[in-house]
Amino acid sequence: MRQSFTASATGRNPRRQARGVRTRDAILRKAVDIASARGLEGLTVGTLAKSLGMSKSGLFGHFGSKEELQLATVDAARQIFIDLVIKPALTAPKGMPRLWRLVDLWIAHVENHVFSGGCFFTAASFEFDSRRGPVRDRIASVMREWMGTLTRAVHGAQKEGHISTTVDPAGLAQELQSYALGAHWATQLLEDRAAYAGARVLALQRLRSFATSNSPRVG
Amino acid sequence: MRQSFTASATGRNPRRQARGVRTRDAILRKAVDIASARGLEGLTVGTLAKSLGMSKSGLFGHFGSKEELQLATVDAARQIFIDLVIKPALTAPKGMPRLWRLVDLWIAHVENHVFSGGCFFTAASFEFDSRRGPVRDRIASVMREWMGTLTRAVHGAQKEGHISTTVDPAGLAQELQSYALGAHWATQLLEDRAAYAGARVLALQRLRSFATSNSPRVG
DNA sequence: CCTACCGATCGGTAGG
DNA sequence: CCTACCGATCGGTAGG
Repeated sequence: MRQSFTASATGRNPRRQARGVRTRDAILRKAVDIASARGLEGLTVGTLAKSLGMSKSGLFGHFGSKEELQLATVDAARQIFIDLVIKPALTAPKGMPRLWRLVDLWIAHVENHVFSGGCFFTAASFEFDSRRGPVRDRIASVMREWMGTLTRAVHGAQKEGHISTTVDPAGLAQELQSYALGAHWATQLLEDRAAYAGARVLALQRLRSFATSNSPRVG
Repeated sequence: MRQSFTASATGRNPRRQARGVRTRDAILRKAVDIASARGLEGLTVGTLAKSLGMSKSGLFGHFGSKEELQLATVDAARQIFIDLVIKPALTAPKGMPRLWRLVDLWIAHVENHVFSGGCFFTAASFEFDSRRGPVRDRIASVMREWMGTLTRAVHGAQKEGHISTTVDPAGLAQELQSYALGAHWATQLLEDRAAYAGARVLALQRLRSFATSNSPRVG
């Protein structure tokens, strides 16, 4: 039976396990960064190993296949997105402020160059949108999770009485997501320096146009 | 000096030249299709040659390098976009109808599966937005050309008195582009079957909200 | 975690 | 347009 270094490290030696996990985490942090710029196919075992000063096979042992490396990279990127966007947004008050925070932090984490290639999931989405298989399915699943979070935030703003109940939550979520995607595209490809600011203004205008008189002012 | 088959065919034999050009066109039509699904890096000389029943080097002679093949593929995709989106939209009356036709046909050409991977330029945009070099520059140039066309269409609708002069043309163009990008994303990755219809409804709502009482009704 | 491999494929070339 | 190559790199394995 195949045994990766990490898998065998789940045994009795906690110090060795800790080191294995730390190495794996370091590999994946680098992997997300490379994949954000070069794509999940452009992320090769050889270049990843060299950039970490490891041997190819030493790195390979943590994953067992290229596909498993890609899946682990998607999971690592998801965790970073949760830590940098979702969790901080949950500290904002329920309703309109929290919804706006989600959009604002989505844009901010790309703007602040958390990864050298911009947004990992935007790149991965368009790279795998015509493929089949577990990697595409994992990316789509994380993005459905994200759209669900955005949609629930719209619904939450309605429950707080901040947004008109005539608004379709999934529709507004898709609209907000489109502004962020469009701004990412215009910034990264066209080098339009006003695109993120423009997307924020547009999103705020739209949110305010749906706001009730009860809603706190955001932005 | 390097001489490609096509280059040498620019000589005195028109029949040979015609055949060379036809072969090249057939190669590029296939290349755009493959690149729309697998990316411009995933487009390899070997797979492209095999899918056309040619030898690698027979195909290679038309271009001289992978980069030249990629550049020619971008140019071929641009011509298809002009033929399927820009030219038909110019048959619509100036002003609001023509602006709406541009957005509608952009969405339609993806919806109608002109290419197996959806929109070539959307895929190419996100694949190359973190790279440098002539291929990225060519993609960005075509997309700036497209945004210029959209922006001029907004401006034209203002000149016809169909859209309020308080609207920023480049801003509205970016907004419309975002709806199309977002719909492409939701359709191709999330398999959201309502996304294109939703983008059309949203774009129409926004256009009507900026419309003067002079404007013909579109959609 | 390493060295030392494997077959397949990559972009590209020589020579016809 | 072809066959027959080239070195480099791909994902992956054997054995320690």
